[in-house]
Amino acid sequence: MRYSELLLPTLKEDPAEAEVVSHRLLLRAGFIRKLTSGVYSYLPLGLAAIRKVERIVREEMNRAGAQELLLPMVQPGELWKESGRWEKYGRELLRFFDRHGRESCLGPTHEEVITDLVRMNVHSYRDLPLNLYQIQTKFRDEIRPRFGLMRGREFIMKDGYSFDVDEAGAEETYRKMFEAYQRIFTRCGLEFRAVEADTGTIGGKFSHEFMVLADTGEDVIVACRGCGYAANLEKAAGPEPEAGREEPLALEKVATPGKKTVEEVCGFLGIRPERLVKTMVYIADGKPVAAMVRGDHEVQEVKLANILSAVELRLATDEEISAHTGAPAGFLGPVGLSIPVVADREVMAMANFVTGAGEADAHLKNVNPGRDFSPAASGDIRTVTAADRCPECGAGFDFLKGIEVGHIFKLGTSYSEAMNARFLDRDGKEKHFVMGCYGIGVSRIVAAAIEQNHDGDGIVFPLPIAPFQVALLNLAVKDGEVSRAAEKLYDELIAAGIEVLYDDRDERAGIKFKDADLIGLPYRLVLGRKFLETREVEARTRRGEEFTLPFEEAAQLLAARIEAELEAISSR
RNA sequence: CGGGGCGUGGCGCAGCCUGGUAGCGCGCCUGCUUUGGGAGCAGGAAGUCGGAGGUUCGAAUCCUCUCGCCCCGACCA
Repeated sequence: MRYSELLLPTLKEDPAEAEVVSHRLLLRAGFIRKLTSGVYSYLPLGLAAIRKVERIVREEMNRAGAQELLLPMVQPGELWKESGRWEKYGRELLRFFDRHGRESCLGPTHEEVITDLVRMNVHSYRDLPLNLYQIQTKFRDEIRPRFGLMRGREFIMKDGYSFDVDEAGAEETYRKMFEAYQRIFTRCGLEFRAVEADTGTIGGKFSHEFMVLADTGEDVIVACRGCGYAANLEKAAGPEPEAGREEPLALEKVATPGKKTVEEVCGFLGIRPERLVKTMVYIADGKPVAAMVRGDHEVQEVKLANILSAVELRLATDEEISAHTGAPAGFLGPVGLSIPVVADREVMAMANFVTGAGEADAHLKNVNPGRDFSPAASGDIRTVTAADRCPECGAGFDFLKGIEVGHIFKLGTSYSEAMNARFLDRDGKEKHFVMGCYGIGVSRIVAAAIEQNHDGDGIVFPLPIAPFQVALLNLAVKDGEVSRAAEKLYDELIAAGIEVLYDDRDERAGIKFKDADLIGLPYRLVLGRKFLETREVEARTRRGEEFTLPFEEAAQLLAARIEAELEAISSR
C-alpha cells in the first residue's frame, strides 16, 4: 500500500478525549475515529490490524474443527423470552420495536439464535458434535463505555457455540477450544494467562478467561506463585478454613458508643479484625439479605450473587438497613436478625467472635454460629487477600492486572433445556444438546496488544497482528534514482509476500520517521540519498535493532527473517 | 444512576469572572527557499462560539432549559 493513497490521518497531539494509552495511540495513529460514545469507525489501518487478528482466529478455529457462519444482528425479543434472558439481561440489551410493533433487540451475544438454528436443523446424534462460530459486530449498551476499543458498546467479537451428545463430549470440545485459544493468543504475540472465571450472565457451569497482562487492565488476576493456579479475583478462592477448637463462651453485650467501623470497634475493644465479623446488608433482586464476613475480609459480590442466584445485587442504603433490621448501620449482627443471613465459610469456622448487637451503640462478644444464629446459607463469599494461600499447593498469591480478551464456558443444557433443543440419540431417546460457548474480543485484542506494547513514540506492534509488517520510507521522493530504487524494492517486497506500507509522500524525513514510529510497524526500511553511495538498505526493528541489507537481496532476506520470527512466536 | 469536568475553524487551546470588531499554535491551500527525526518566509481559505429560549441597545461572555463528550464512582457498616 502506498501511503500517498491511504486514508491515514495521524495526529501530532493527543486528542483531549482519550486518556488510556491504547485509546490515545489508536486515535493518534489514525486507526479509529469516534462516531458517538463507545462507537468507533475503523479506518484502513485499524481494520487491517483487526483483519490480521481475525485471520489467526479463523485458522485456529477451523483447525480445531469449528466451522464459520454468520448470524443476524437484529433478533426477535420472543427468542430471548424463551431463554429467560429478556428479563435477566438488563439494560445492556438494546431493545426496540420494529414497524409492526414487534419487540426486537440488537445481539449482544448469540446463544439464543444459534440454539434456535440448531434445534430447527439438527435432529440426530449422527450430526454431532457440532462447533459453529462467527466473527461479527456485537452491541452492548454498556453503563459506561470507556477506553476506546477496550470497552466499547459496539465491538467485533468472535463467538462460537458447541453442541455435543453428552457431558464427556462437551468436555472434550471445551478442551479443544482451550487449546485453540492458547494458540490464538500465542500466535497474536501477546503475553497472557488463562484463568478460572465466574460464569456471569451467560450462565453455565465452568469457565476460563484469557487475560492479556497489562497495568491498565480492568480485571484482577490472582495467580499462584507455586503452581499454575490462576483465577479472576471474582472467582479466586483460598483454602477451606479449618474449624478452631475454642470452647464457646457466654454471649456478652458490650457498650460501644459511636463505634461503627471495624477499625473503631477493634480499637475500642482491643481486639484484632480477625476476631470481628461484619454484617453487610444487600438488596438481592429487591429483597434484603445480610452477608457476614470476617472483619479483615471483603464481600465478593459476584460470589454472593451466585449463592443467592440473584440477578441484581447491591448494597442497601442506610435507610433500607434501618427499615429491614431495626438497627443503624455499624451495629448490625446476626443474632435475632429477621432477614436471611449468608455467612462466609470462614465465619462458620470461627468461634467467640464480635458482631454488632443489632441496636445502636452496642456489640456482642463471644458470638458462635449454630448456637447464637443459623445462617440461611453459607459458603465462600469473600474476596481473597494477599494473606491467603493457594488452595492447590499452599503457596502465596500474586495479584496481576489483566484485560479479558477471551472467555470460554461450559454451558451444559441450560439453553437447550430452556429452549427445548433436542436430538435423537443412538438409543432412540430425545436428549438435550450439551452446549459450550467461546468468545474472543477481536477489536479488544488490538487495544490490548497496544496496552502491552508501546513506548514514548507510539505503538510497537507484535509482528503477527501489525497492519503491515514493514514500513518502507523513501526519503528522497524527488530524486529519480532513489525513487526508482524504492519503487523496485517496494515491488520486490510485495512479490516476496511481505505486507508493506510504502511511504512515498513528498514529506520531510522527520515527518516520515515520526509517523512510522507512531504507527508502530515491526520493520522499517529506509532509502535516502545515502543509498546512492552505500547501495544498502537501512533496516531497523520498531524495538530499535538496526541492521543493513544489500539492496539486491533485501526483499528475500527480510522475508526469511519475518517468516522465522512468525514461526518462533507460533511455537512459543 | 450519583459526583466532577468539558463543548470556540480539522486538532490542541486562550478569550467568559468584569457583555462591545472572534484570537493563538499545529494542520490545510499557493509560491519561493529548504530537505536523514514533526523546516523557514510570504500570502490565503476555513468558525451558526454544541442547541433552544431569555436578559440587554448589544451575548462566546450573564440567566434558564436542553443535547453531546470525558473522567471518577455506583466499595464495604
